[in-house]
Amino acid sequence: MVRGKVRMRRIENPAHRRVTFCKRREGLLKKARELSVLCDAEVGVIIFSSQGKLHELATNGNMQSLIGRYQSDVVAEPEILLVREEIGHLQHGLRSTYGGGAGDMTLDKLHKLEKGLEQWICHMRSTKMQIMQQEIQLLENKLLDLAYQTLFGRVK
Amino acid sequence: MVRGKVRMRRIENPAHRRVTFCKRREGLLKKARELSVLCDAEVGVIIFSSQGKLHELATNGNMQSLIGRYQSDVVAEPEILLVREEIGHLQHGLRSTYGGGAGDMTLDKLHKLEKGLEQWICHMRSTKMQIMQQEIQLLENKLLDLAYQTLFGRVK
DNA sequence: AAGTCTATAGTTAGTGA
DNA sequence: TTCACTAACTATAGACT
Repeated sequence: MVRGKVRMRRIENPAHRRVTFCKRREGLLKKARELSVLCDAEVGVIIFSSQGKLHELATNGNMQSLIGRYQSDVVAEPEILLVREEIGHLQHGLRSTYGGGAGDMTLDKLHKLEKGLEQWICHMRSTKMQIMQQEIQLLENKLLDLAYQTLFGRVK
Repeated sequence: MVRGKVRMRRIENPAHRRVTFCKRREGLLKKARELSVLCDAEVGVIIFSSQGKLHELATNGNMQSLIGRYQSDVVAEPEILLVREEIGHLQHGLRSTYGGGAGDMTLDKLHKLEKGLEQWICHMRSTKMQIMQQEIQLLENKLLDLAYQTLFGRVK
């Protein structure tokens, strides 16, 4: 951005690239903190350098809880649309049967709704389980590599 | 940052706060994309506005895989230090027993190591399961709230 | 590798439409 | 609300240490 504008493509010189990475990474994290403070937002930033090193910021101080909030928003959103549709159908059926609003639902109908919701929750559980199984596999591979290197390769 | 520098604290006027949020959010995401392209880095940004709306960027196009990579780095790191220590002890014991390097380990010793690693993997599994149970609980609460609102509250 | 300097590119707060 | 404008800031590339 200075003394000749920057072409927006990968910096080929590795030394230049590392220096720029350090400077811009700090700039990005600063901007993230400012956004959080000024606008009362919660911000999380995850950066993996080209060498694979992790840098992170969670403005609430806890990336895990931010990820949890993210997961419950994002993973849930398509599911929730479907559940909303499902509930709409239920509601419609009830209205045409009883001619009233949902206010006069019987305990029985509520139980049916509960069953429907339980099915969706099962579905979400298995989706999340799949994601987690993948993560656990990564972790296992990492550990086995580490054990192999430590025992048979060069000592760290 | 213009016409009188900004105090770095929460903007009280909600209209100003929203406008600044929009502008700075775009600025932040642009910087994140630039960092990724220029420095060949992988960057993820998660933003929750003060109204709770989610905005996100994953420079590889897949936040789930980025989070998976993050989890296997961060959640794994303290565990890996312990495993490394464990392996160190094993190795030390073997060396004093046989007077050799690790190169002459017997199949039996490898099996013992495997058992040790399996225990660590179990430990990590339960840790991750706990995190996931919390997420699922959030999801269930969200769904139940939605069902309640749709049936008994104002229609969305 | 990591810090300082500085001119200039880039960002944005306040304004008006 | 969401543009567009632009003055006045900030971020940073390149140079030097």
